[in-house]
Amino acid sequence: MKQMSKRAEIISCAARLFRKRGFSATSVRDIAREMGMEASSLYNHIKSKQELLSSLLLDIAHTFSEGMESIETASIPAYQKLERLVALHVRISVEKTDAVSLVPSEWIHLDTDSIKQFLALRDEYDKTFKAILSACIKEGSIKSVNVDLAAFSILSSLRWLYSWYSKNQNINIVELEEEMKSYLLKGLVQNT
Amino acid sequence: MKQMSKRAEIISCAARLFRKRGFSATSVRDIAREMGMEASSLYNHIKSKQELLSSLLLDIAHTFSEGMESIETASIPAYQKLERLVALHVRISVEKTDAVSLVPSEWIHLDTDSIKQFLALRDEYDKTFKAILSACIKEGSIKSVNVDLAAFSILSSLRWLYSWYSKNQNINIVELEEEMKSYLLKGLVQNT
DNA sequence: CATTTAAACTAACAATCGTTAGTTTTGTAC
DNA sequence: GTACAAAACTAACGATTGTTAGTTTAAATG
Repeated sequence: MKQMSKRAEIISCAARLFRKRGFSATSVRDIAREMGMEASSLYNHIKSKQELLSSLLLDIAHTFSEGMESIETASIPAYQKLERLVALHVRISVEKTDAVSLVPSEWIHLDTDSIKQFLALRDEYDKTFKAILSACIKEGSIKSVNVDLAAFSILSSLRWLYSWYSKNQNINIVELEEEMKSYLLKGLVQNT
Repeated sequence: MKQMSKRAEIISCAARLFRKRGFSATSVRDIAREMGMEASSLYNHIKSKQELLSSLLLDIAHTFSEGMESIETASIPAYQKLERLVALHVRISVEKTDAVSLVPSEWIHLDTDSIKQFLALRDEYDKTFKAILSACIKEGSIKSVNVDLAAFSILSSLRWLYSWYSKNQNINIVELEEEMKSYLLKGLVQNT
């Protein structure tokens, strides 16, 4: 929290409030109060309330995309890519909890331009995820499943992980990773 | 949609709009326009905008709770209860898609009283879910996992299922059930 | 037809919204 | 100390918010 530009402070403050009350129910005056200044003073540092949201969501989307790209291009078996993806979500969820919390629902409040950029990044991410799943099937490391639905199911769990972490910050991160890999990939039933 | 009281029509109309734009970004005038009447006319049928949300969320929460109770009290192995829970989520997600979509995020906009009721139902649901998972471990049908995290992971997937269904309404419901059971319970990896 | 009730309407309210304009204060460089 | 820029302030704008009051229309009952 130290050595943070005032603009960055405002953005991270907005993230916290957007998460707590939602974008639409958070007023510029709410953010200003939390920052200890008048609402109009915020505009010396930001362009608009919309910009706060798009900055947060596009930044976190790029973070995920970059992580995905470095995994995708690695020279490792596809199944190991799946494991690294779980680790990626755990790491980002822990490091940028507030911003991650906005991903599932708050993107609908982006303006037209930002929504296009955001969904483009998200679609690309999903597409690559499915490609990795398909590669796993091809290499024989996972069952021959409905790739679309399996990807959706796994990503649903991973995208909500931030909320689990918020209530259980005492958990060991490596342990969290290992257990998520176990549930999502290996399943629950006993291997007889 | 036929034989629906005007009040019920308004509530289901509100559900659609709340889902599309979020509760806070949906105005009473938006709902009125969709209903083909003036905003003030709505108040002949409803008490407040808040009531629309709490009615939707408490109703869907009760639907889940009732389903859970009938599963919990059934005289069947715990593992079969898990399978029935997946089926329950699939069925409700298909039948009440709009209302289900409000469950993950929009409950934060409930008033103090409703929020207490909603979270009480939700907590009870989670608790029973975990108890069934524990019973599965005891009967030896699943691995000895971290029950809290496993329950969280599975429920995350199930709670987002409505969104998959919305984009893939052509899918066979029984098939959807079977595949979700497969991913969530049996996992992806090949059993060697 | 007359009466009553339910449900629509118009008009307006106080509050709050995001944002802008114009001014004053604060901090830095010469 | 003067000059300049950054960042705070006060005040206000037009628009929109949920809701209420009072009135008119429509439908149902006798």
